[in-house]
Amino acid sequence: MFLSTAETGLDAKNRVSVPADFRAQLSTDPQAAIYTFPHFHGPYLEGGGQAFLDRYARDIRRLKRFDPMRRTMEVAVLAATKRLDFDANGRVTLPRDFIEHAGIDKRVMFVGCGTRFEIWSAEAHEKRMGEARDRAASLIDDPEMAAMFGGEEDDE
Amino acid sequence: MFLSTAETGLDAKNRVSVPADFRAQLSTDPQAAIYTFPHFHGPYLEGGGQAFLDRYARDIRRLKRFDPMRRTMEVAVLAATKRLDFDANGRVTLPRDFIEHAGIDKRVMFVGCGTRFEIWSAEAHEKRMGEARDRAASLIDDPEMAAMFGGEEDDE
DNA sequence: TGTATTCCCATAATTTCCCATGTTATCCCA
DNA sequence: TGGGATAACATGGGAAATTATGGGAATACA
Repeated sequence: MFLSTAETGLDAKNRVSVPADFRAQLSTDPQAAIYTFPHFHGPYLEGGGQAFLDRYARDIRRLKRFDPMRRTMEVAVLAATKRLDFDANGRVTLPRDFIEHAGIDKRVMFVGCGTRFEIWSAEAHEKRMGEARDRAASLIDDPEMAAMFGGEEDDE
Repeated sequence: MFLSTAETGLDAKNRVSVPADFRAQLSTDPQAAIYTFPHFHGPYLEGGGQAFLDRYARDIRRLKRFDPMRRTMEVAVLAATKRLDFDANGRVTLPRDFIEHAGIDKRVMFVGCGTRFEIWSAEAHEKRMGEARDRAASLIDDPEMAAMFGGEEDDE
């Protein structure tokens, strides 16, 4: 599982070190690589290992061959996804358009989200992180919401 | 699996370089070639390796011999398909009518769609890519669609 | 014999590979 | 528990290999 958040730097050749504990998650993959695409929902990249890609590919393959939805997802996901191979030091090279989509300058954030991870420009991530905290804080003050999230007793 | 999108240029002799990672997918094919046809659904070419062609051929063979649909697909797909052989540098020559069908001027896009790929004029592709993204983004907000795409629990 | 296609080589740009180095984290022993 | 040794990690840059592309010569075709 991809956990935690780590910052690494983009160098002059557009390389970033993938955090070591993320790499460790991928050790059983046939390819020493990550699959990544510029997400259609916001200025960040989404990525993961073989399992991550397979999950998308499987969901797409379930749709009929000429289903318009299938076409849409093929273009929005598969056509956008690139396999980024690790070099000997555990780095990958980010394509120029990926960097632009995520608005990355120098500082890159790897954000673990369980089955997948996100890659953000550090600045954008900090902003977004702060907002999520604020929202979470105000949700707790709403009794209805609080009941919904962690309402029953904690289990031992 | 064909992934990602790459741009190459059409030269004065109507040749295009097939992206190296696409060629790598075809390395086990008996022929160093791609099978391509002008798609009946829009201004682009559809193509792939041996497996891609076989899939179409099999679907057609499953139809009854005098099924009108079979006749139609035989002409629209099999008769339209050409085998394009690689030259020593991994290029293929696009037939003139293929170029016209796809409205290609100079810039050519190879679009990986998993089991197959599409060839577009860069201009047309950019337009269509943007539209697909927008659709995909709005799909996330649609509960019915969201259920289909990653609705159930993630499998571990 | 003119036109178009295929084969071959040259070159420029990009990407990959490899080694060096500073920095941080971990381990071990006093 | 402190501190030094060791290993793991992140980063920088040069060299080599791969890739994309342009054009000439040889071959096939009408």
